[in-house]
Amino acid sequence: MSREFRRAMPLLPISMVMQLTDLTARQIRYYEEHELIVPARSEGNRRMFSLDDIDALLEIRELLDQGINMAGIKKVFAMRTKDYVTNTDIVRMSDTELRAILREEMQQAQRMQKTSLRQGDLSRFFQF
DNA sequence: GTTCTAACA
DNA sequence: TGTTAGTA
Repeated sequence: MSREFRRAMPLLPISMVMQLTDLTARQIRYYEEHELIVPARSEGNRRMFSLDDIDALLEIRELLDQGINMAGIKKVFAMRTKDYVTNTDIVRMSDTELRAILREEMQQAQRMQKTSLRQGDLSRFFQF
């Protein structure tokens, strides 16, 4: 059984997750509503969390402690997904394709910074 | 006893 | 986000 498989295995009830992450049940359910996590469900409709879920929740709390709101956290998670896709396909792309994508990424990064300055969402994150 | 959904003096 | 009500 692989390491990744075990990390994705749904094992923990919400009570354990609350202690591990120091988040309230309300918060944990709220983040699920916003699809920041997608815990499995038992037969009785109980949420079953994996270690990957715990990991995501700990990062959410980290961002929360830095004063970043839901909108900001969503953006960070979205960027992470985008980067993952790009890094996975990057080895099979031609140089011209790569250059085009990098140009787009840079432009979007600039738009993100301008947006942050206006909304204050990710200012701390980029400022560091 | 624990967790779920929905709703709000 | 907290909290409470009525369930499963």
